Amino acid sequence: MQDLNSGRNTGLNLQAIGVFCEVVQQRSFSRGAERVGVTQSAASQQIAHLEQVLGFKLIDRSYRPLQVTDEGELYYKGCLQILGEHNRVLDSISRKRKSTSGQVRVVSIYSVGLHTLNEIVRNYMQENPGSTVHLEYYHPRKVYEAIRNDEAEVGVISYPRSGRHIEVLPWADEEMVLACPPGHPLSVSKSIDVSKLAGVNFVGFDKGLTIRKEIDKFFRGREIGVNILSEFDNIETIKQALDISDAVSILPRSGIEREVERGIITEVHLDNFDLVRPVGLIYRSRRDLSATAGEFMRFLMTSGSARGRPRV
Amino acid sequence: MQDLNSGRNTGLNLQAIGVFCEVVQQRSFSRGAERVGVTQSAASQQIAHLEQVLGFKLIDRSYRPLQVTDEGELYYKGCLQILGEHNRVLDSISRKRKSTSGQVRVVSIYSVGLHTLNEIVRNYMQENPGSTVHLEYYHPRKVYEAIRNDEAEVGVISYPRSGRHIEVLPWADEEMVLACPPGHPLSVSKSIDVSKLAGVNFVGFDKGLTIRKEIDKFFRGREIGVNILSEFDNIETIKQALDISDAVSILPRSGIEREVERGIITEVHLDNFDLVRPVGLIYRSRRDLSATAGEFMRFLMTSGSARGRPRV
DNA sequence: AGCACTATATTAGGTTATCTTATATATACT
DNA sequence: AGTATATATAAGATAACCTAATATAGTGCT
Repeated sequence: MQDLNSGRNTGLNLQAIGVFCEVVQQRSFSRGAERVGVTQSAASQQIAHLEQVLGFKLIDRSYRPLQVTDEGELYYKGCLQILGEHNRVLDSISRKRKSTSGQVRVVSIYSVGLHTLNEIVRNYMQENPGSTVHLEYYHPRKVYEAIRNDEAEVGVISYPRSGRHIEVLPWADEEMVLACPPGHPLSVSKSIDVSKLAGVNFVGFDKGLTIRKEIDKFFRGREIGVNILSEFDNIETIKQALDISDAVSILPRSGIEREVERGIITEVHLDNFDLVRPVGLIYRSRRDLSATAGEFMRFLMTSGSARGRPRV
Repeated sequence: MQDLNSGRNTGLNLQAIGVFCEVVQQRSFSRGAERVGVTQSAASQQIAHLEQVLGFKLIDRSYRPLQVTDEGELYYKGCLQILGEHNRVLDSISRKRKSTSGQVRVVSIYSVGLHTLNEIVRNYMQENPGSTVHLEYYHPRKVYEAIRNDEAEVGVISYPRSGRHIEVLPWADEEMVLACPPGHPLSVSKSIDVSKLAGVNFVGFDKGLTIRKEIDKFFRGREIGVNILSEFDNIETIKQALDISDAVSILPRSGIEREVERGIITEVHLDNFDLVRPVGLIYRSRRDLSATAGEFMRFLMTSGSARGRPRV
């Protein structure tokens, strides 16, 4: 069965090339070998093999000290280039790894991010001056994509789904409340029963979003019908739409905190409404997270407890 | 005895790097492996080994088609450079070998070269239009040096000595004749006996040259004393000195042909003088002569027969 | 979710490469 | 020539590496 293994790797390896270069520099097999940390014998064999593969003599051994042939000289110069290039590449890679090791790239959906994440990031960066956090806000689909494509280490998303390459860490369940423009009939009391929403003008999330599906399902279960005026894919726009169309919406409580404080939106608690919006962190499975990324995720988990209902 | 062999070559070899590049290009282990002519298994192992040695993942196998990591991408680019450089070097070497393969560099001592070699070289180049012959004239010591240092393939030298790195091919034995300026007393007859030289004014070769030693030895043996006026290391100068100092010399016959024709020097045969000047070709032992160099040497050997007494 | 299809990893067995040590040979120096 | 040093070669052991066969993992489809 000699045939089957005949294509054996008889190739040039970088160590052999390194030995050759060292031998050329030292003008000596023994010294060159020693410097590279092999025996003289090994060096002799390596270079002999090199010559055999290349098809020409590199070194004329019939001189002391040895004499490098013309071909050997040319090859030597080329090998220096090659080894240098290789080191340069390894260097640039390790430098890149080092430089990015203090970074976390975080992508979040609009609705979570805008309200809380900025602050958390600020706190984190104050506590860890060596680390930097990049934070960007995307459409949910884009968030998954960014994680899958390694454009970010951590994703923050509602109704997180684990997938083939994506792991989920539940973060918080956000309370959902009724958001009304000031002066809206429903905003007179601090809390009302969900059933009161029947027939009301409503601004909702886009049909494609899970949060919308969940709310729809809830309404269907209670046989409550609302009059959906318009649909948007992010909270910011919905909040503005409330004012304009004199409609209400169901939004995560933390998402309207600032507007409530300023009196732009009135928050009404919904009795018998047990829907929450689960928010989770997603990250690529099997990816060796940088130290900073791991730390930031731990930080997020503890900070998360402060808002909504902690999950883990 | 695991320790002793622990420094085993576990280095990167160019084939593995080639496999990696091909796999990256094809975005597939199987296709990449096939293109390089190994099994998919081998490619898988090669790249795994590469990653282990380098210390970072090159390829994310949890995607179909596979995804090259950031590090892998960088490394890939570097490897392309490296492989390209290596090919370029091999290319330039083989081109150089090819371009010089049609060349012979010949070095000769003055005394032989000036008279005959130029013509031989001209003939050779006419017969072999593809080949070029570089011809240079040096001091004997320099001729050996040039051959030893690979600055020339063929050396033409009198009294050739083989040495550690030098092989000899006897070429011709040159007849030695008495050279007189026209009108010199000894030039009246076509030939005279050597003994007639006793006490004559003589221009000789430098003491360091073998030809001088040989002539001295001959004279000592016959108890002939000549009056040496001056010494030179080459025939041309001796020829001029004859005229100036009205002295005679013993020179290779072929070295004064032209001057005899022109009547500048008179040639007298020496009876009972059996000294010849052996001329040989020298070349580096163990050096794989180019085809042209070999051919030219064969050409020289046959041309050599035309002059003096052929030796081989 | 499960199934079929394909791609990659792993295992096992056998061959080759390549290391080491010990020894022989070649080169240089005096 | 003789000695000292440098390189090649030999022999033996082991790691490396390949192939073939098999297991496992990923994708896309119903």
